[in-house]
Amino acid sequence: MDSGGAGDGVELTFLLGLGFQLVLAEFTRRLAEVGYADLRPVHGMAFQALKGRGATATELAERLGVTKQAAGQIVDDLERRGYVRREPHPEGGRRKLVVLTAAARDHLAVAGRVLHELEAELAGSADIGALRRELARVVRTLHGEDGLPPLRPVW
Amino acid sequence: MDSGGAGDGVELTFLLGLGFQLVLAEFTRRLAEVGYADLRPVHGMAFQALKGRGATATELAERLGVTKQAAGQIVDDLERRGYVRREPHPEGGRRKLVVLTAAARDHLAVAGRVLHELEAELAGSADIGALRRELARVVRTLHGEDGLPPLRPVW
DNA sequence: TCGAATGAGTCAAGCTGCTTTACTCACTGA
DNA sequence: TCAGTGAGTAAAGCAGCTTGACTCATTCGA
Repeated sequence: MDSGGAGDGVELTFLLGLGFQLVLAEFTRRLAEVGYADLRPVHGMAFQALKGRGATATELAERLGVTKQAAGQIVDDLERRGYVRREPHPEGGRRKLVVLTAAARDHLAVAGRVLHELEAELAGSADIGALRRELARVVRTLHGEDGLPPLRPVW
Repeated sequence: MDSGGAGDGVELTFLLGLGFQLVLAEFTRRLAEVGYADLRPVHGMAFQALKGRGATATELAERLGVTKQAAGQIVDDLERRGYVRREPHPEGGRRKLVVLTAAARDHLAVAGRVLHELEAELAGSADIGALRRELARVVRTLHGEDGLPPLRPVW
């Protein structure tokens, strides 16, 4: 045993965590290099959740898997920095529609490009199709068929 | 496109995070069920780092990827709850050797069993060998050949 | 032999990102 | 008309780290 390289004899859970951590760290590093050092992964997740028609802070909270207060704080932060705007909600009430600004859409485009470049590079040394397929099976086994749960920013 | 189930059309990074989060959550849930609701993943990592001859708090800090103060706080906590002891270091100095108690060794045994049961169950619906192999390749590509970095408990 | 440097440990304060609690306010509907 | 509902928000609390500053045993060099 211990015949090969990194990963042999290591717990699967540990390997999953390391894979995620290293890919995310490399992604974050590259984004910082092109000027997005001020945005954490959760901000990108928020952009994903808001793209299209936008959402209320409470809807955002559900999609991110946090409390509405936490979502409100994230929106405060992003609004202060010009990535989102709060608009009156078309359906009225106390609701406000949080929508992306052009700055956020730029970030989404750049992040998508960086992500796919990184994946293409990894495809040089790993079978990304197989990795993706087996990960999807694991996720489906543990969470069922109905959509995907929020990816929480903590253990 | 979008031909199958969960995971198609989802970013690889997201899928990695989700896989890790779901496997870790299920592992933690099962451990809590058998009486270890008081131990977080980082405690299991500390036990792994300390098993064998033990280590100083500073060595533990390096292996966990945190400051020595944080490691000291973790050791305080685990000592208070009877999972580790501080012994005088055989090589003297101000050093103290942190060693596991029987309670921690019991936990390591149970956690190992639970982890392998979980992996065996997942093997019913996913090719764990392939998953492990491709993850190891990704890790090696991003971190190189020399060992494995610490798995940090935060994004 | 003395004294500065080294390195482990620890105390205290600070910070971040979340939660909990508690409220305000716009609308709804019996 | 007025209690109920649901979105938003204000404030405090908390966990788990970090940073900064210190003590003290040991070492090593002038």
